Amino acid sequence: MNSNPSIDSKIPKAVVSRLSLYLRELQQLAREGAATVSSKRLGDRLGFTASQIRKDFAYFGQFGRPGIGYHCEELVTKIRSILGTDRTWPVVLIGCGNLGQALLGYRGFSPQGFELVAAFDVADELVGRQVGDTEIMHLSRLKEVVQQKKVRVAVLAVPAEAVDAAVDAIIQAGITGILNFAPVTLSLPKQVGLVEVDLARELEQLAFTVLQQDDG
Amino acid sequence: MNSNPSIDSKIPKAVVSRLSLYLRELQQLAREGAATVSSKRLGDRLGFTASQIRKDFAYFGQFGRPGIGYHCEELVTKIRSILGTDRTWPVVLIGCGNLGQALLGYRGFSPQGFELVAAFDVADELVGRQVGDTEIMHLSRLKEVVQQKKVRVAVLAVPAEAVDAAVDAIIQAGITGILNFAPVTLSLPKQVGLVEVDLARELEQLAFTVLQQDDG
DNA sequence: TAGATTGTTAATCGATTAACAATC
DNA sequence: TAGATTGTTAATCGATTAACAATC
Repeated sequence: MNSNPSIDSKIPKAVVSRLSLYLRELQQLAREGAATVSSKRLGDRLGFTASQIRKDFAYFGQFGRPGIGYHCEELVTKIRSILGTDRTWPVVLIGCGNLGQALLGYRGFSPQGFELVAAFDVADELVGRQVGDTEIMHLSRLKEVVQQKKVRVAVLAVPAEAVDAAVDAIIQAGITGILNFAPVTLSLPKQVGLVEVDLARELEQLAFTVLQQDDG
Repeated sequence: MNSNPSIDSKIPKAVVSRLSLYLRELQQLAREGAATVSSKRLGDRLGFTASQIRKDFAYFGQFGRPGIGYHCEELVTKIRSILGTDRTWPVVLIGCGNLGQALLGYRGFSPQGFELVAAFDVADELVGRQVGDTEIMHLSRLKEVVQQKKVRVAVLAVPAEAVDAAVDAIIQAGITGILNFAPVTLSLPKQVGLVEVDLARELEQLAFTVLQQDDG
């Protein structure tokens, strides 16, 4: 139906979330020297059915060859282009408390092409301080920096009570995507994308799982 | 059907994951002075339907009163008891590199009752070092510490190539739940619970979302 | 050619939403 | 009592799996 082989209009969220997993495993397979892989083998390694993998890939076009399978490198390139990780993303950090400073020290962002270009806070005792090779700036300078460095993505790591002010500044600055670590329900204009990471919530899930293990 | 008001045998994973959200919002409502809340109001605040909320709560018994709604404090207590966050969980950290040290510095675990009691690594240059108020120990001492402090939960923050050795040690030590930050597919004996946090994956999801915003 | 494996349609499964009698 | 809201069953929706003709 869609003659243009690029992105199909409506990809289920569940599919996109599996794409990252496929990418990781295909890169691993390529490193192991595999030129191609079947949906069966990829599925076995990830714990998915072969059907699901073929269905997911079919959203993006026809990549496999019957009798052969999928070419690993080709698929890696394709998935990276779909996800947008084939380019560099300048990122700003909002909130330099405990978690924020932890994230500043964490260098796991760069491999995916995300580069922390500036960090912001409102606390007098933090503004001006140097953390790693980033200087903490006052939040009032956000818009200026975002425009100058063409930043589209913000990592939000402020405490719950600072969320509203931070979100206002983020929207004013023209940011279009937020990775939110703050444990609150954000309401955003629909043109701003949102991905949530809630460590407290993950820990709660784990506690529940362990209780089930031990007495369930 | 289940006369025992405790946990029903099979709760869908999706329901458990929403429980954390309900908990957070109910605590907020309680702070705002609300004695009770209806499924409609709670749903509006979280972006869920009233039906879904009533269905979810029904897994755990009958809590609401027709015409009145749910008692906030009572439900908070109940959810915390279901999730297991009404007690203290001693936790060990495995892997004290970039991310591990970031997590050591992060004090957001304790509010949920999780207490980091020890940290482990295998690198000579890390073992013996003090980070915050935790001393890094060699991984070979894991079992001893786990047994002595009755630890059931481990946070795994090692690089991909160190995962196998770490998982072996974790299982040997008798740990029953892992919060995994390592970007690999773990295969664990089924008596060990697993919750995954993959920051690279979250960033990929965000990149995709932003691309869709801007050109979709 | 025979065997393997795709892309896709149909069947199944599970989760969400709507509806409504019961009840505070 | 009348209005609000629950708990639960039935209807709907979406996502996963199975099946199979097409094709390398």
